[in-house]
Amino acid sequence: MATATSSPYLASSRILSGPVLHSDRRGGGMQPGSTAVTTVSSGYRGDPSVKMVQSDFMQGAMVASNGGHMLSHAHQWMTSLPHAAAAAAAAAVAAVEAGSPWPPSSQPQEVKRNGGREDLHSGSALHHRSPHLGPHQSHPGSWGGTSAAHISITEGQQQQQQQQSLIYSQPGGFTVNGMLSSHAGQSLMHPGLVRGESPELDHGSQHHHHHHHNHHTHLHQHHGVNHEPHSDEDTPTSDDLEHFAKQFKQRRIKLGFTQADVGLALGTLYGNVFSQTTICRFEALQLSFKNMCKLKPLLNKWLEEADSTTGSPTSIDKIATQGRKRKKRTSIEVSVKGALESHFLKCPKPSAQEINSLADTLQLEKEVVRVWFCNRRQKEKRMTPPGLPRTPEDTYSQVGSMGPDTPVNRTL
DNA sequence: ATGCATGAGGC
DNA sequence: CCTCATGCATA
Repeated sequence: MATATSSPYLASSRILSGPVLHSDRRGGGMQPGSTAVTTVSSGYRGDPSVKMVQSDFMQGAMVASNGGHMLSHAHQWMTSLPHAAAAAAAAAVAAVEAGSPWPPSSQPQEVKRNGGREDLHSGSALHHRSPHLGPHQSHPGSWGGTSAAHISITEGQQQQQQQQSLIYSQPGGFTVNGMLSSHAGQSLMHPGLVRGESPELDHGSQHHHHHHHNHHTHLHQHHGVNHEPHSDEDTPTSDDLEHFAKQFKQRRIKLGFTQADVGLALGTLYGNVFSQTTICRFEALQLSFKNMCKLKPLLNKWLEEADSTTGSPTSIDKIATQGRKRKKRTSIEVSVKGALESHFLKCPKPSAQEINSLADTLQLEKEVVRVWFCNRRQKEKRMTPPGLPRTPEDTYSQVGSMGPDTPVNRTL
């Protein structure tokens, strides 16, 4: 590749500076012989010796990321029952309340925005559909169970909740450009991987005991204010989210929009742009409960718009996405990943010291290791259970105006 | 669709 | 340094 990366770190504030200097964070430079291959050797750190040498440290443990048999088996997320999807809808409400990763009616999730309307509709800003059709992409995202599960977040969790990321209203910079960036055509799916993990984060205790079969049969009665299960007003339940996500995807596809299109449209409509990644994760329910709740109203609005404005010409704008150059994605070898996973099972929250050791052993930058753990923990908190055996059927219940040959393609 | 990364907000 | 929300780059 042409390493035209002259400026490794393009900070909006330092683009002017000729010499690009990147302050090394911990001074812990990487040594030649890292197991991780930083795709680019432009010089994120100083010496990106791209070489993958010996990587035989302790990874012998388990290289199986999925077929593995992690001891602790899951429990969380849901116990999918072979029931018709629609069936459980009702029961779910109660069930879910019993115990779900994300409290359907607890947790101070402030999905609320300002009381007024922050979404200034610049006229009817909607985007036009993509010039092509044939979007087929799907994923086993269904976390299938309507019957809930109970996950015991048995931790003294010092979980701090914070909510940031508010709406950054765009100063009406509307650049009318037609989006025709839809591309569709990915045909890569990983087989249904079934892996169990132990979400029992016992930050501190090394021994993990997985005995989480506590059925919290406590029902949280909602205050006098009743909330419709399908109102965008109140906090949706996990089931609502699941259903919505499913529907959303279905509609989106039917309308011929790609996930990226939606993300952009949201930006033009509300000033909040989202990437394909986020839309994807939303559809796959791979976001935190809170995050899902926050996005639902927005996506719902888009749906309405897209629906009503069926094929109306519109302008979409692209906000200036000033970019900061990223450190090239480090690709960690499978063996190393295995080793990391092993450690993660033992200790999800290693101390700085531990991280250092690991980094040293695996010959990875400390930062990389640290980040790996952070990401790992986040993953653990997501909704979508890792590779849930989704039922081929039930994936889509309502097909609106589709012919017999419903192009409902999932899994591809 | 996902892996690694960045950053804001908190302790 | 962590958590959380997000996304570029990738496989």
